[in-house]
Parts: sequence; structure tokens; C-alpha cells
Amino acid sequence: MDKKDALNAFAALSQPTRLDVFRLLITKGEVGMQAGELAEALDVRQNTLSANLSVLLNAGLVRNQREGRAIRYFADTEGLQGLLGFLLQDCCGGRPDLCQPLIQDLTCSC
Amino acid sequence: MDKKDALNAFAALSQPTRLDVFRLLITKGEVGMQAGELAEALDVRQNTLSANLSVLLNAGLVRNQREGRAIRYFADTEGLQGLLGFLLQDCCGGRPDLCQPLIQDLTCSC
DNA sequence: TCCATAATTCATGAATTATTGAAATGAATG
DNA sequence: CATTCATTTCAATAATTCATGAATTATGGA
Repeated sequence: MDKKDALNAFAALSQPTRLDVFRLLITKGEVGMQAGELAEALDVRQNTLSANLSVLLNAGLVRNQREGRAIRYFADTEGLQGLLGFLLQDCCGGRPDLCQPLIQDLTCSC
Repeated sequence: MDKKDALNAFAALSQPTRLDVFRLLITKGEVGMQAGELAEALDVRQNTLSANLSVLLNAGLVRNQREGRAIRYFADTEGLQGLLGFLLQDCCGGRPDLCQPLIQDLTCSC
């Protein structure tokens, strides 16, 4: 993860449909969703969604996998981890006591 | 933190100078940096930096505080926390075992 | 092979965003 | 109270991004 990758990823997440897609896929975990299901769930045209999925793919935020004629998409948590690690590199002026709360309170609402 | 806030924040981080500013401020913790110091450190003109700082402020990613005639800026970790919480809401299909690694490996490099 | 389905690619126009020079604001100093 | 320093605001131009219709690719079934 370098600066260019990070910029790509943040740009990818700064568009309404793409943010919706990513957050929806995050909730789906390893189940994922097919492109068509995503388009229907979010009420977006196929080609528009496809363009946006391609941005997310290119940003390393989603993965995909062909499944018959459909293509199934998943949130790429490794990509996300890389992004957050880059963003928080050397954080908090070297004081773990300030830093811990930031990380720890990211309690997952599973 | 709602969707609009999140989009603002990601858009703010998707511009090179602003990403540099935020990451630099993250490393500075509660020490922060004055606008002029930031401009010099990142080799950006004052008015360009000012416009970018205002975007980061508006996105809730930095705070500032007047200090004599200068203005000191800080990364706003609460804002960042809100953003990440929003992004990861209901993550991993309700399976904490998949979710934990994502959060925990964000070990802070303090 | 031919057709239907699922998804992607491409070109275009509309809208948004970024940078800059110039001017203005706000706070401290003499 | 005038000056200076630090920063912001303004207006204009340049560059980027977005959704869309039309065309294309890929897969599976008749």
C-alpha cells in the first residue's frame, strides 16, 4: 500500500453508490453478492454499477469471482486493512496511550 | 456520522495534499502543527493549503486552535473513529471470527 | 449453432473539484 | 493606531469525475 493506492481507495469510497456497495458487501462477509443482486438491491443500472465495481476492484477494496454467468463480489478486508494501516502509520506522536483508544473502540458490531 | 459525512471524509482523504496533511498530523498527535509549518513541510502554497485544510476541517478529520497569530491543526481522531465505525458497521456477516482479524491487526506502530 | 442472460466497455456531455493570483481579514507588535 | 505577519476568501481557469445509451464480451442452455 503506497500513497497512490491509498488515494485510489479513498476516491473509490467517496462516491455514494460505491460507498453503498462496499458497506453492503462488508455486511455480507464471505457470502458476498452477485453484481446483479447488488444492482437490484441498490437500484442502480447495470453499466453504472459495473463501472463503479471496477473502480472498487482497482482500488483493492473488493474481490470478485465468476459464478456461472454471474460474477460474485466480496469486500476485500485485506485491502481495507492495508489502507487503514497506511493511514494510521506512526500515529499519535509515539504515545500508545493516545493511540489505543482509536484502534480499540473500533469494536465490531457483529 | 451519516452517509453524507462519510462521503465528505473520504473525498477529503482522496486528494494528495490532504492525505499528506492528515497523515502528518496523525504522527504528531496532540502536538499538532501550525498551518505555516504544514505548508513548509509539504511544500504547498499557503492559500492552496488553506483551502485543503478547510476541506479537512469540514470533513471532521482535523481540529484547529488559534495560537497567537498562527493557527495550529490536529488530526481529529474522534472524527476518524466515527468514519471507520460507519464503514465497518455490521461487518463480516455477523461472524466475529472473521471480523476480529480485520480490527486487531490494525496494530498501531507507536 | 442460435438465443438469452449477465456483465463489461466505450464515447460523450454535464457537473464537480483543484489551483492560482489577488485581495481581504484578524491578531499581535511597536 | 498603523504596521506586519499568518491565514483565509474570492473569482477565474484547468482538470477530473460521473451517469448514460449503445455496443461488446462471456457463459449456459435449446
